[in-house]
Amino acid sequence: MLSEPETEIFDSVKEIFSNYLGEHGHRKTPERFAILSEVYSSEGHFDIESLYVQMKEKNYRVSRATLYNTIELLLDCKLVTKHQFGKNIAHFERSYKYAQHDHLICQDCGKVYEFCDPRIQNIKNTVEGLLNFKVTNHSLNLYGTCKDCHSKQESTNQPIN
Amino acid sequence: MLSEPETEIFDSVKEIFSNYLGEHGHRKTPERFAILSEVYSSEGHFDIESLYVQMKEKNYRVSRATLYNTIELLLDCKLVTKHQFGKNIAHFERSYKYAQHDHLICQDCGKVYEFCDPRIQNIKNTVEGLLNFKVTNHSLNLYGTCKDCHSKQESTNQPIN
DNA sequence: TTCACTGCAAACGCTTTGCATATGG
DNA sequence: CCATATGCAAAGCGTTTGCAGTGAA
Repeated sequence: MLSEPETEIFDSVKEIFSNYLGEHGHRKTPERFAILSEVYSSEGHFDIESLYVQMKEKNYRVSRATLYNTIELLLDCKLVTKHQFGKNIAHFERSYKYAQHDHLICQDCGKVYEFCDPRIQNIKNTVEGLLNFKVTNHSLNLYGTCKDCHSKQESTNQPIN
Repeated sequence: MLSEPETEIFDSVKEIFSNYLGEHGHRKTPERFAILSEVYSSEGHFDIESLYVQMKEKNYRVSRATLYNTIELLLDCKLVTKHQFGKNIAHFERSYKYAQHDHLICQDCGKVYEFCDPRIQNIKNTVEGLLNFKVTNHSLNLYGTCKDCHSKQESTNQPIN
């Protein structure tokens, strides 16, 4: 069962998506809203394949093609953001009412952490002025070893992965 | 013909690579040095396919498998860095005596610009302390519209790409 | 001599595309 | 109605792997 704020959020994103589809002449199909719902049913990162499996397990009849297509729409209306964490696989994340943040990727266990630092905004502003470049978005990933893997390495020296 | 500083640089990286191979029990094959030479023959970004084509055009007998294998070694000994600019294709860049920098990617024309900002180091330091995470490297990409495309859009509103 | 390295081609995994069918407007 | 969206399967494309032959040590 969804908690109150979650329902509230879902109502909002549904409306945003609905408006977006209307304004851009896209059809409001049940599949698109089912995918939006699935994306907003949990908080973490996901990739297309896991979303596909997740929906199949719930007996949704959905195809990968539609997932890719719909994610593209969700990216366009800013309800989802896309990340590449160094591998050739796209990761996605719901972004409505989710504070702007960046990522720490542990190269031993693959876990992804989040952090915020206002100084990134200063960097963007400086670069915009300096190079006359209009910055629309950014991606900052820090790679290294998280505290869990750091302590494990001290005893076993075995990467987990 | 190579200019003086270029030759100097190539002598240095050849030695670094040679030492690295020796210390790690890897063989010093002519292919590996040919690839290193090719990588250090120009300054910009490249991907595996263009490196392959470039070497084929010079009548090197080289395979993609060896390119991937050798790039892995060059990454390991820090003579090359790897980037993902939002697409599912890896970009590489020689990194010896090349100042640490980050990238601006124009989403209209695909051009990649470079910039430096010392504040990124401060962010890394803060996050390391805050989350007890050992940061080994980072990737900061700013996406947007470069000045060339910005002015072109004003007249034609046509993305180039 | 030996075994890591090579080239080649096939396999792999994520993503895109083609096409017949279904359906929102 | 019919243009857009869908599911499915095949194709694309960057990357990885398997294997027989090669050559560095």
